[in-house]
Amino acid sequence: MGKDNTAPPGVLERALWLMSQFSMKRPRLQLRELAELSGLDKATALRALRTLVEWGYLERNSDGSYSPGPANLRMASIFKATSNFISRLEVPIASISKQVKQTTSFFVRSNEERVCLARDHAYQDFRYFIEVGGSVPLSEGGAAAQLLLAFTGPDTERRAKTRADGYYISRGERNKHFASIAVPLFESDGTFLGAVTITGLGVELTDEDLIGFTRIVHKEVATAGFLSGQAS
Amino acid sequence: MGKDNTAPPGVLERALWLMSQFSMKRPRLQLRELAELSGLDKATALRALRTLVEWGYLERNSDGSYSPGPANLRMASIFKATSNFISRLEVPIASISKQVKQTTSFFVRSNEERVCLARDHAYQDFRYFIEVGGSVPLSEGGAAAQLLLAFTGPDTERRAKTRADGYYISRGERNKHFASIAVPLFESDGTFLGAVTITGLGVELTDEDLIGFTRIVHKEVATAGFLSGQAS
DNA sequence: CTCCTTATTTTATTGTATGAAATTATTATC
DNA sequence: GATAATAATTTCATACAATAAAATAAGGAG
Repeated sequence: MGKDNTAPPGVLERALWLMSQFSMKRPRLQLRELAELSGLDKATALRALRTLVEWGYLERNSDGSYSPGPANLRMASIFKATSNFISRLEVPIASISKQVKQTTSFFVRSNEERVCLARDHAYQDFRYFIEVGGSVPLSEGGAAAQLLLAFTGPDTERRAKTRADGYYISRGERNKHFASIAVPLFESDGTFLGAVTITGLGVELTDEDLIGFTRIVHKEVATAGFLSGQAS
Repeated sequence: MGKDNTAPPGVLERALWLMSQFSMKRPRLQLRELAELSGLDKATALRALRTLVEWGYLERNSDGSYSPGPANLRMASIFKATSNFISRLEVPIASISKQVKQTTSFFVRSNEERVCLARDHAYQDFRYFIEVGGSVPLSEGGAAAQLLLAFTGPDTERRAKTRADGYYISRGERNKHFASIAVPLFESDGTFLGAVTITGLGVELTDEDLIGFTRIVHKEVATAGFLSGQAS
């Protein structure tokens, strides 16, 4: 579970690598930490950080530490406005969540994290879930992470099975009390997009319940022109 | 007016320069356009775009064009969670907006754009305004843009006056029917942060009304430990 | 004031970024 | 279906920007 300390070559990749060191849990990092985490030389990191700050992708805090800057908001805003799937998925996600009476989300992989692009909390209002835009390292597991890895990670026997099943069920993997099922979502041409995940209280949901939900997912995403289930 | 076609040196800056070509109005750009807009060689742009896509900051659309990617959402989400001013400003902004019965916003400069970091629509619900995260080129003017330029741009006589006044009023500058006043916001140590802007219908608001609002702004932002008004 | 940590600058050296040209893919036109 | 036209991608010798080690400066703690 150790961080991969091998920095990529080239300034650009190194700068993005530096950005990837920030997370909800570590939103503020100082030069020393960034250099350590990334495995980059202090001077090298400093130069990249400076330009990132200059362009607003990071900002320098009064205590000298760095954290994400407002330029990300600008880009995220454009992303939300253009991303074909965010808009196309909103209706199906809401509809699924209403029918299964559980929280439904959509995750994509962004490097070593899963990012939540859409979510409908159904009638429940757990403050437990991460919000749209929130991200969690894939290494922390959970149904969505396993499914994303099955389709985008190096192949293993288990992952082949997940792809063949067309779903992945997790119980208490990330949180003791919850159970989730993750189903792959494909563009109509078969390209893999991400994971649709339904999450609820473990005690209320049997595996059969969860597997039953997949039919609803298939049906609803189809209305927006997506495919889900087994890889073609 | 005309785009500054001069690309900066260095891969990182050039990549960020490419990112800055995207906007709400031009959310999808193809290689050719990006190369033209940025003044970069096609091959050079292509290399940068590839790594940006690889890291999720851009994505490639089915038609081959590029647009902002999900990684921006991840970073924006961390930004929102840590940005000291977003959380500290929420209460004052809401309170101002309630008292003046007009839409109140907070903008920062991010390169050649102004980005909206907070906004309260008061009781009105104009769909007219850009939303939080939305951005507009500074060149398009408006009270917020003029104020941001007065504090962060090259000095002119007019901008010196704006700084001395501690506000900038615009009427119909960006939209015929609206009038706005922008007031600078400073950290308690005097560092400039951005522009607090109050906007309403021009016919309903005299300059005296707008200037009167500044007292309310001063008072409210002070409760959160900020300064506003003339530069110290 | 002194010691320790972290940030920044400097510089000779290394290595990656560059862009013009050639190639391939894609799309439009006849 | 062939041809032209536009856009995307690859190649490669050269130039220029990135590198990292060391030295210096700045900031805190005791």
